[in-house]
Amino acid sequence: MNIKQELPWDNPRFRNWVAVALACHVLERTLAAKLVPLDLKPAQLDVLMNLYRHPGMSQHDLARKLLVGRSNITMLLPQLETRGLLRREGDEKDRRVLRLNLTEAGEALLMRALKVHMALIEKAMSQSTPEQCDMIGEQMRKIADVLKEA
Amino acid sequence: MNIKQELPWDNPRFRNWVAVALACHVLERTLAAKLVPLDLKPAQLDVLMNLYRHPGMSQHDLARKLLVGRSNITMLLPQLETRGLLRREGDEKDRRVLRLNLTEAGEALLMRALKVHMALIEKAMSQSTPEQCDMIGEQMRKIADVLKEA
DNA sequence: ACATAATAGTTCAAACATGAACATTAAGCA
DNA sequence: TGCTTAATGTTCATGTTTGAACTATTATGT
Repeated sequence: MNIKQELPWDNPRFRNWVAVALACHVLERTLAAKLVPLDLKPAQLDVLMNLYRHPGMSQHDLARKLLVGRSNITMLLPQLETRGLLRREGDEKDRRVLRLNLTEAGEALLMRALKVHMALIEKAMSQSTPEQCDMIGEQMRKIADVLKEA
Repeated sequence: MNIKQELPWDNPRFRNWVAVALACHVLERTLAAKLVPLDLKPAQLDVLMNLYRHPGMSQHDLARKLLVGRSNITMLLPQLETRGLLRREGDEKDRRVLRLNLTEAGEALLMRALKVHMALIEKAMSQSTPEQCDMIGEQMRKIADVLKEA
C-alpha cells in the first residue's frame, strides 16, 4: 500500500483550499502593512467595521462576530476608546452589557482605512470576472455556514 | 455627496472577499479545535506539511513559505524537535544554514493530522462542484501572485 | 421570594508572534 | 589576500491572543 496515492496534495479540493488560505494570508499581511500609516491593525479595523455596521452592539456580540474570545475584546477596546474612536456606554435595561458606538473620529478613521482596504480588495478581485467573483462569494458563504453548524 | 453611496459594502467585490476571509477564519478555528487531541496547532501543522513537501529546507525558506519572520521559526521549531518530530542538521557546505527534516514520528503524526485537515476541507469544498472548486483555486492563485508582486 | 443557572464583562498568567539588534558565516570585490 | 556587504539563525523586549477564574447582574424554576 503506497501511502502517497492518498496524499492530500493529489486531491484538487485540498490543493484549491490551500490556495484560498494562502491568498487570505497574503492579503491580510499586505493590509497590515498598508494600515501602518493610519496606526491601525487589521483586528482594530475589524472592530471599527463591525461597529459601523452594527451600532450599539455589545462586546459579546462583537466577540462572536470576530470569532475571538470576550477577553480579547476587553483588551482591544481601551486602545481605541482612549484614542477617541469609540464610546462604551452601559445599557440601562441590562446593566451587565456595554453598548459600543463609533465616534465621529472613529467613523472618519474608518473611512480612510476602508479606502486602503477597498483598494487592496479591488486589486485582488479584479483578477476575476463579476460572475466568478459572485460565485466565489456564494461558495464561501456556504462553507462558512456548513462549518459553523459543526 | 452621500458617503453611503460609495460604501464598500455596496461593492460586490468587497462583500465577496469578506466572505472569503470569514470562511478561512472559520475553517482555521475549526481545524484548531479538531487538532487539540493531537496536541498540534495549525501553525505547527503548517511546518510539518512544508517539511514533508520540501525535505531539507532551511529555516529561512520555511519562514518565507509560511509568511512569518525568521524569529518565529526559531521559537516554533524547538517544541517540535524536542517531541522528536523533526531534525535540524547543519549544512556542511554553508555552515550558517540548518537543514530541516521530518523524523518517522513526525511523518506519522503529520499523516494523522492530515486526515483531520482533509476531512474538514472535504466538508467545506463539497459544497462546490469540481469545476467551481478548480475555478476558485485558480482565482486564488492569481490573487496571491498579484499581491505578492506589490 | 429564593435559590440556582446563565450571561456580560474583567483580570491575569501563559502562550504566541513580531521586529530590531546581534553573532556567525559566506560572498563579492578591490 | 583583506575589506565590505549580505545572509542565516538567535536573542530579547514588546505587544497580542487565549482560556480559566472571577465579579456583577439577570433569568429561571420551585
